[in-house]
Amino acid sequence: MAAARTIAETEGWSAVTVRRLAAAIGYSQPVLYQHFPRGRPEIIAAVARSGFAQLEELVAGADDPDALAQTARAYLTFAREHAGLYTAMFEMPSLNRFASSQTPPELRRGFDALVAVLGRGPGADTRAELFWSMLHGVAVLERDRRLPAAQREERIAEIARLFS
Amino acid sequence: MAAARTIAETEGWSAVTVRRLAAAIGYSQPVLYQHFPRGRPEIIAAVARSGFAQLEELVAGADDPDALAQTARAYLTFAREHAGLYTAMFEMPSLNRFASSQTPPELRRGFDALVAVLGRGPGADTRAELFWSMLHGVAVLERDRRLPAAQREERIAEIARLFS
DNA sequence: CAGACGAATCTAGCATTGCTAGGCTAGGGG
DNA sequence: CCCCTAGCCTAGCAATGCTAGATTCGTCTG
Repeated sequence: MAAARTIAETEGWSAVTVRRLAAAIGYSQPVLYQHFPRGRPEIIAAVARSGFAQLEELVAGADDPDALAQTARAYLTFAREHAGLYTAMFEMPSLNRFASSQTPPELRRGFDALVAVLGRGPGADTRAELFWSMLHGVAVLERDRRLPAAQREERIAEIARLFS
Repeated sequence: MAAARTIAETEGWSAVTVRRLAAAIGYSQPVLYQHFPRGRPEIIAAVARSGFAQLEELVAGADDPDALAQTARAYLTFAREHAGLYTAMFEMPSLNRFASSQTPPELRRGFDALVAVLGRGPGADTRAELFWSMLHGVAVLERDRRLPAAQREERIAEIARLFS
């Protein structure tokens, strides 16, 4: 998993081949299939889950006066500095299933942390979902240079204003 | 391009192989490489561009009293009903480059249409960017069942409220 | 202590992928 | 009548994900 993360971060997921991984860890390919019987997709899914766990810690760690801006900044920085990992979490055909009984707990806890930041009250869940959607949208559009990098802080401030 | 769209919409982009496309149009593979010298990625990029053009029309066509909700609903419906196309536009390693001198005009015009919906004034560009980011985030999180489908209309109303 | 067993690993190969080199055929110009 | 170009195809290459079968080695049994 560490090897997959490293290669994906530097050369993209298309460079994460089973042969490459096997060479990186000093074993032959079949060994990978004993630890991950479903093959490459399962490896990617495992990396994605570790990413959700890491992101959850990050989001949960923001309890400031202006928690909204703090959280938004942390989220976007995470997505930018771990672009390959973030891709695996949100944009790879993955084995991770959501809204199902088999949804791994890592995937739920991150959202719960967001709800906590936004506070309770009526419609709090919808607002938390939209806050998350906003952050995700900004993260990927910034990555693809569809949003100008210069106004990053301005965007964060506006997001906090919208949701405050 | 039509064949690629059809196959992608029904079986996903991984089923869109060059051999499959060649068979679908009744020609051999090399013919495809004469029309799209860069191969499969160029075909996907072309499909994506046509998607941007289609999305632009849709967004530009909303001039109601509550244009915000109207636009949001149109955008999300488009993303849902053309999931394969939307994937090509936003989540495929593509040849389309943004924020560059070679950015195809289709990619810019859609954003301009969004700006028009949100109105002018100071900070209008940032607000339009965030509106777009919000819609994109909701679109992909809904697709992955990370957001409950039942509250779709509730979400749209809340988005319109946030940006009004 | 000999032999059997099971876990761990490897070599070698399959089918499929994107892509390309080279050859074939038809139709118009010298 | 010959040649050239445009258009197309057959055949093949390297790389991919994955797997069947063989090999090695330590441990447990009789």
